[in-house]
Amino acid sequence: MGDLEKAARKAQEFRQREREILDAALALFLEHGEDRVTVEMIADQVGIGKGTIYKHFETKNEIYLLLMIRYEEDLAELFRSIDGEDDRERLPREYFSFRIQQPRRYQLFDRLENKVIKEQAVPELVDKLHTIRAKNLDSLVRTIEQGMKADTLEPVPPYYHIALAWALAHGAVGLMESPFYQKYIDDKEDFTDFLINVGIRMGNKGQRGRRDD
Amino acid sequence: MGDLEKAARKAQEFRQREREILDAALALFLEHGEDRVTVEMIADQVGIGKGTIYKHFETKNEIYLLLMIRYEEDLAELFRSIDGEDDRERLPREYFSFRIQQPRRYQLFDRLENKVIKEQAVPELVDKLHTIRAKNLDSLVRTIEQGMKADTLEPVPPYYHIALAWALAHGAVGLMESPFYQKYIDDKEDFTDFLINVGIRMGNKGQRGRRDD
Amino acid sequence: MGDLEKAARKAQEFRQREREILDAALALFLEHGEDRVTVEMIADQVGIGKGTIYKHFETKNEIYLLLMIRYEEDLAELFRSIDGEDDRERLPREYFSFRIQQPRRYQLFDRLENKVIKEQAVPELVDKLHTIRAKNLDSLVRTIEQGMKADTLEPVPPYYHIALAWALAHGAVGLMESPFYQKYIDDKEDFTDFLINVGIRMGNKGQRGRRDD
Amino acid sequence: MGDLEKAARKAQEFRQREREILDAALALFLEHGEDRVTVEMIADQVGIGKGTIYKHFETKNEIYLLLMIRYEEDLAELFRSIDGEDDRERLPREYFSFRIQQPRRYQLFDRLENKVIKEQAVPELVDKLHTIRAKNLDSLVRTIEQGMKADTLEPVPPYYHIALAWALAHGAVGLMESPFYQKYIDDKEDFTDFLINVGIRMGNKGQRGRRDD
DNA sequence: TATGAATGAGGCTTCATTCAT
DNA sequence: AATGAATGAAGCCTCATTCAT
Repeated sequence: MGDLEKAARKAQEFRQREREILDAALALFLEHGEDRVTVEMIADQVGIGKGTIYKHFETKNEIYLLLMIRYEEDLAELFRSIDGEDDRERLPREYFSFRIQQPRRYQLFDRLENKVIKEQAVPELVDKLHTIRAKNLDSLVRTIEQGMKADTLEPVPPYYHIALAWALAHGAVGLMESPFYQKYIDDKEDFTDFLINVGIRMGNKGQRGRRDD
Repeated sequence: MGDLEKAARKAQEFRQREREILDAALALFLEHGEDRVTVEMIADQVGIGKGTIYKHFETKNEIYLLLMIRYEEDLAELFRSIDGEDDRERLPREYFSFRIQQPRRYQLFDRLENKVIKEQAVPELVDKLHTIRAKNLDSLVRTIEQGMKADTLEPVPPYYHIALAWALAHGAVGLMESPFYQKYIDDKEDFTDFLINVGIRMGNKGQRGRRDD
Repeated sequence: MGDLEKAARKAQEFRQREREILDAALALFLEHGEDRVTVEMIADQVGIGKGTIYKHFETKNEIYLLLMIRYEEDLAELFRSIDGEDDRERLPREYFSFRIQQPRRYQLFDRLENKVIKEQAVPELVDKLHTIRAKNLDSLVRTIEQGMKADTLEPVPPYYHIALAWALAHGAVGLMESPFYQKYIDDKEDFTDFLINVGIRMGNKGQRGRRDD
Repeated sequence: MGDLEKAARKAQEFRQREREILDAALALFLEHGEDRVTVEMIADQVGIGKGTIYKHFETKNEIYLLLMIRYEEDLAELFRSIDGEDDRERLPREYFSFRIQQPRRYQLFDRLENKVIKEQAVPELVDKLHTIRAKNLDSLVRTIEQGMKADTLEPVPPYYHIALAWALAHGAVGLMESPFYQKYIDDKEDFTDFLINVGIRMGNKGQRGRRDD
């Protein structure tokens, strides 16, 4: 095996390790809350030394941000895969589903974002995150504008629709994770279904939000 | 002045100080995030010593919970003041407005609740909080059931409607506070109005969620 | 009632309160250990305010010392009441019994003395304590010297005998309070009896320490 | 040097540091009393940072217990080294000497044990301590039982003899450390000798406790 | 590159003592 | 004299980050 090959493999392994760390961190953050998870716990989970983590990431905050970026990139990937389809409802539906599917994860990211911005930490990565997100948003905006041209959506600024959906999604997540309200929801699946339907058609002209029709 | 009177005044002042501490704590939590606010900062803000705080509250967690309870009691007060009115839409509207009006506060409480429950701290107060909240919920449920009898609401379990509204409110809050999405909303007031309307009529039969009609 | 009488009664009540505080303090120290007992707890137990305690005693250390002095004075009282009797064994026996009877109390005082001396607190009271104790010791020494003249005790320095008895008493107390060794003693009374007998005759010439003869 | 060797050396050094911390802690506890010694003082004494202490021990209480266990293990070691010898008096004598030789240390441990048990701290280590001590006790019990078979000891339950010796040792320690009684003892060595002799023969049949015969 | 021991700033909490009423 | 609210020094412990090997 040549040196080049070796170096490539090494780089490969390094990337792989990075992914492992992020995966472990995410899992632990979700399970215990980011405040109760120490860098050492993450290292243990991956089976490496604490110092090694700092070979990959400068600070714990950077881990936070990379997780969030990864999430947003997955969303971008989803959008790319849908792009070009005819079904105009598909994109918002997928967006909505994606976000609502893993409530705790999104909730975590929301918390992290507020925290990281409050501390003004790692501004470059915050910028990167926002750039990706803006692109994703753009996809949505364009879809919505098409919907408005097709005269199926209320003629309000596009972001009203997005924001509405975002709000509902965000809220639905909060609801389903609320230790208190959880008790009141018997059939989670049915309720999720209900929410998604309302969410998607909420901004439609005419019979908005109607379910099962 | 009699001794009784004196004692009463002292008790009064003690209560007052308690309120001051909670107010200061809330203000600081909202401004810097609860993690960046130390007990000492709260004391400084009120202009008292660190130790004094602990004459009023056993732990920082207790401060968290008392703030949340206060909030929920304000809501209860609101419900009481409305009770007995004819306008069936009034209650949900007020609920929705109340929650959406002070986004950061609610968001803070949501974060705190998750944190406090995760740490299993001050369970008696958590119980108290949930009791009050359950009562508030009851008010809503009853109103909604009346709405369903009056055949203006979709015949799904009442909490579907509440949950929906909760979710939207929660989400709207998250949205309006999101450092990222904020940039996209030009006219906050108009948007809030839009959301509130959608929120209230979302679950209506027929022309749900329609605005200005 | 004249002013004098009133003043006298007041003084009387003041003394009484002082005694109450000391009693309460002792009880609490014995139950929870002096470190876990706050001045506030003592005040609550007596049913007075915390500040009042400081009208009677300058510091918590002073309370410690006054308790110890009271104890030593009780011992002096005991010696006085015996003085003049013929039975030469009576004094040591009473001394030994007195100390061994309330193990935890003595242990507490022992702990306190070390603590207070280490901190060099309230030296006047420490002196007072030692003066009283020296007097008590003197009573013992004289009794022992008489025993030696009567040729019933080993002719070693008198304090050897006292110290021996002290040591055994102290040790017996430690033993009976040791959470560990306690498990090994089935019949406490019988064992105490055994100890006391050994203690008294330990220094005798000839058949020393023999039991039941 | 191989990696294995390196790791071994590191582990070795880690152990060594642990010992250093315990030694420093013990020295400080003995000198100032455990309450006046802060974790930071221990760290300073060793010449390390405060946090490092917590890499080795979870709490200050754990340090207390490990010191006590170490002490008890030394005793066990002593017993092991004697085991099998013919001289039946050797074991109790060594036990007695061991305990009486370092009075302040034992006294410290006695205080610590009571404290730690009152706080119900680190129960696993308390158990471990008691297990070791029970084994040590067993050695003594067996020796004593042999003495009774040989008809040289009073036929009371074996633990009476142990307890007696324990009590005397404990008491002797308390005595020699008592800031008050200390003044009365001129020749410490002679007195210790006196005590040890009494201690060992105290329970003998016949001429018990006689010295130099 | 990987490691993990070491660091120390910083947080929460306790409680003896003071002092204005 | 009695009170108890207020104080703040001081202690224990956590953990992100550094750095020598």
